[in-house]
Amino acid sequence: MTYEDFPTDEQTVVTAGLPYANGDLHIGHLRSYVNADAFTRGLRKLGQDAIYVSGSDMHGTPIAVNAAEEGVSPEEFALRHHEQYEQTFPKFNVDFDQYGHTHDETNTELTKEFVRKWEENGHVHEKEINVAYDPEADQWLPDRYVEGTCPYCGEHARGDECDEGCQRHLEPGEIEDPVSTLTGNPAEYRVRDHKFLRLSDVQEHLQGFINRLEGTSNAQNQPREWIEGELEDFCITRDMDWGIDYPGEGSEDLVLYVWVDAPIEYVSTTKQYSERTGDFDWEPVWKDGDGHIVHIIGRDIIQHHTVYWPAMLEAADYAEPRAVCATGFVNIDGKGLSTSKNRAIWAEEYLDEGVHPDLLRYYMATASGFERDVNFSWDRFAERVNSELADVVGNFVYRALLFATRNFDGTPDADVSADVETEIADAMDDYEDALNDYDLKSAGERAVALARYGNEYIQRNEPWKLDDEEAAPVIRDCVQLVKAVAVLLQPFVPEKADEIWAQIEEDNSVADATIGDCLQAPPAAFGEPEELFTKVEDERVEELDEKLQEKIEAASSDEEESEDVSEASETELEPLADERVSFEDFQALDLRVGEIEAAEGIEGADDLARLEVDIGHEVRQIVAGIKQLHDLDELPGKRVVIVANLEKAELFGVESNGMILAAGEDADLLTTHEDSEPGTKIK
RNA sequence: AGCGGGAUGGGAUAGCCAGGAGAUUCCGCCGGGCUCAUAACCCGGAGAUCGGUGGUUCAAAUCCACUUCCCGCUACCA
Repeated sequence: MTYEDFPTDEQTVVTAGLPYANGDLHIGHLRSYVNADAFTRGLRKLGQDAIYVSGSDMHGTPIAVNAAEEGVSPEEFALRHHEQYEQTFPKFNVDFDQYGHTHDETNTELTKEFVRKWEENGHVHEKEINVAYDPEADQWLPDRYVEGTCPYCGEHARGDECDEGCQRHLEPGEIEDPVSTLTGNPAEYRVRDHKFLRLSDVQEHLQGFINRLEGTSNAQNQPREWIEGELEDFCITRDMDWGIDYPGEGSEDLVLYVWVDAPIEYVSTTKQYSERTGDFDWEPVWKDGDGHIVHIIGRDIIQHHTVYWPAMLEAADYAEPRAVCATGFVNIDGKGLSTSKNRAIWAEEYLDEGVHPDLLRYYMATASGFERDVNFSWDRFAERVNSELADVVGNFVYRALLFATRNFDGTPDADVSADVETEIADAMDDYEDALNDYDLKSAGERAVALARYGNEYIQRNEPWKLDDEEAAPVIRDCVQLVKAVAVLLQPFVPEKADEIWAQIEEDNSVADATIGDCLQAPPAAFGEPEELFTKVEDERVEELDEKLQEKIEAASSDEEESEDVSEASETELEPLADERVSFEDFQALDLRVGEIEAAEGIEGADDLARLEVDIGHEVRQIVAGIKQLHDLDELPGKRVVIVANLEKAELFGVESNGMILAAGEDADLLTTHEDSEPGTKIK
């Protein structure tokens, strides 16, 4: 494309999406951080000067809400998670060159600088908007402090996002029928001045940017719809205490929206790294475009990194990212990961099981394409790491080095054959190409393929049948292959690569080796190796899987129990309506006895079922929200009461022609006492 | 229905953007070899008309149109 291939002479900063300091890390998070870490290490293997930075995302409404629930300050709450993240990442060999958090001084100052620059450049304007206000709590209600109805699709939604319906980002003031989440009372809208970044100012830039952007195709395609269309202004302030104060007069009671200061942390950590080490220039990279910026994120925050963030950068005269790589999600046993249902493997849990972190790293980087969802099951995990890492890599390294030490006390004195040299050189080329395509799977598998070649090679030459003089060149080749495998595999399994490096008694760190070292001679003398990988045995897999299933079941029964409790306490009867209707009004309802003939769930809907109901004159199709509440197979034959003249509606694309009457939250279906025929009028 | 993603030998996965030889690799299966090595490794074999239909093309898993089916979207989950 428009960019020079890696390695380049300029410096590169790789970032991972900021973890939100609001909960524990699980393997879903780990996928991003491991991949970004491996990618950075991979770039270094090519000889690229690259650093890897990220930080904890400390601000925002959810943290304020959750901290309040716990009765601690938001800062204390967020810092606690931040510290936990800092401790956890190294355990997975995720080594940030700099890891900060958005509440520190560097980020606070730099964020204010961004805003001042936007103002200077004339991209900020003030606009009166409606902000939800809780009169009882005497408080503004930003984002998730308010819930209501989505103006676009009519679903129940949170203040900042239509989470249950159309998934749109909602600007303040958009949500209808606002209700305070603090008190449960209806909120009122009050007019309030807020600051907006005018995205339309940089629309043209964004349109060019998206065409220059490298990375995964989902990141390149998903935002097109927005960027090509009319860009709405981005509200950058909130009525809250927790956050970075808006710099400027008359706005002291406003803080910046969390998505303003969060991505700026990428710059802040780069700056901190530069200042701490003195061997990186953050300004040329971030301000002048004299360098490369690669963002690695989860696919849920593509919009922020391909629309808002590049707009923020451009509006402040900063450089644009070279690439955005968005990973797919991680599924557990084929189903979506869910923290609330405890369908998750937590980082701590994995470590407690004593399975080597490098195994997870390899699996996460190579189990599927970067932007594809990856399915995690212990079964699949074990199959892959056992056969590829233990059987192919581990076995080759061990047999080759053992042979070398037993017969030659190290690397035999011989030249590397042309065949092996070519094979290694090919692997180096493929590896470089893969990384330039942001294709970690190919890069990782290429390293394993080299070990597989080693197994073929040793098998084909059968050095055990040769005398030492004849075997020497063969083993020389094998040791070279071992060294090359260690170098190429290091970004994926850094600790294990260290072990190989130690086994062949190399002096320098394998982390500092580049792919060029694949063809450099290994030390002449080294001692007997040890087995590199321990397999995850079948019994262990069963055990791990059982634990996981039990955990998920326990969580779902807990949930049911707690739901039961909450429902029990809510069984207060609704108050009787005061207003009376006339007999005529009542007569306007055409109520009929019906008999259900067929019932089936509507695909894609959680609660809706499609019913066919015989009402004497005809069979009606009626949609009812009872999928969860009744066994659909048992409904045919049941007699029900329906409203026959209700206006038609379309739900999930299915027409509903009438309404089934049911009592209460459990949808207890109304029926007749005797056996009136279908179609009988009810009066 | 909307948004996003998918459909490739028994299972899993690559290739699709930049159409072209035998469609990749892993697991499993069948047969053989080796015994230096973690019951591992190596060789050979069976097994896919690449969801369907139509189109473009000398040529389509790959491009276009239509279509069927599947998955995620009650969580702050990357």
